[in-house]
Amino acid sequence: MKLATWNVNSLKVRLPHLGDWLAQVQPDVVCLQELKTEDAKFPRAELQAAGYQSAFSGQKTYNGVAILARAPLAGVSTGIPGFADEQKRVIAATISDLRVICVYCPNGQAVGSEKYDYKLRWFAALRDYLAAELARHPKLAVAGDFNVAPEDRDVHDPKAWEGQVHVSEPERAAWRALLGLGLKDAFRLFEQPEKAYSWWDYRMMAFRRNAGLRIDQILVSAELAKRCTGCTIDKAPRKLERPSDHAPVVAEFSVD
DNA sequence: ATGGCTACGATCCGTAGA
Repeated sequence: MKLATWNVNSLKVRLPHLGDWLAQVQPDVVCLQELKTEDAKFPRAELQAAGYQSAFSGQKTYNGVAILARAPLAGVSTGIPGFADEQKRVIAATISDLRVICVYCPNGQAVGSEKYDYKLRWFAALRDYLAAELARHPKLAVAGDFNVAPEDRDVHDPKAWEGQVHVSEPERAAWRALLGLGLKDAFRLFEQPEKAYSWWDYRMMAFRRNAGLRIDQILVSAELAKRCTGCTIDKAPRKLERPSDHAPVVAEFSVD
């Protein structure tokens, strides 16, 4: 079973890339972020033709999340219960006995800004939500764009980034609090190449210089971690014409 | 040197991303 996450940075623009990638990689479940699309314009029929059911929560211009799956999606819920938010950043669904939560965590803009405070409050609400979901669903995955590079090895130039948004200590503590619930970072369950990143700035030829951050992750419950057989970042779509600035992350699981 | 792309929705620039 293959589960993937990809911040597509506009589903409308990236739909051709997504279609090709689904056909090539054949993931069973895909979490998408930054759809930047209203629900009325979600390409449900095109994805169905590609073999995927979809659950989505979108809005115009900003944010927007979706879960695609080859098998039926049940128990769909959107947002974080009890956390009032206009921004469409969370969607959850159950596929067979697997609970999948797709997240587009806030960017935070700059340390000390209003958006940074919102990011930290949002992470605290996410933690409480995940604690409740974990109690109900032993096989749980949280996949998405966390907008946090958890350790210095997830940052191309830790000195230049020191104290900045995405790596600041309060953000990293908020991210680690999710691991404190018993979740594991699937990528770090395995030997990985040095300098492995999932996002590269469009500017300054950052991708060519591999000047990136690893901010897209798949967190798995203990039950799921036992069954995880690999986790990789697929840089191929980032090399295409007009790419998303994020690469997909793919985790594989043995099914029983 | 604080820019540099890209997407969007509004117009031909401002906001946001990370």
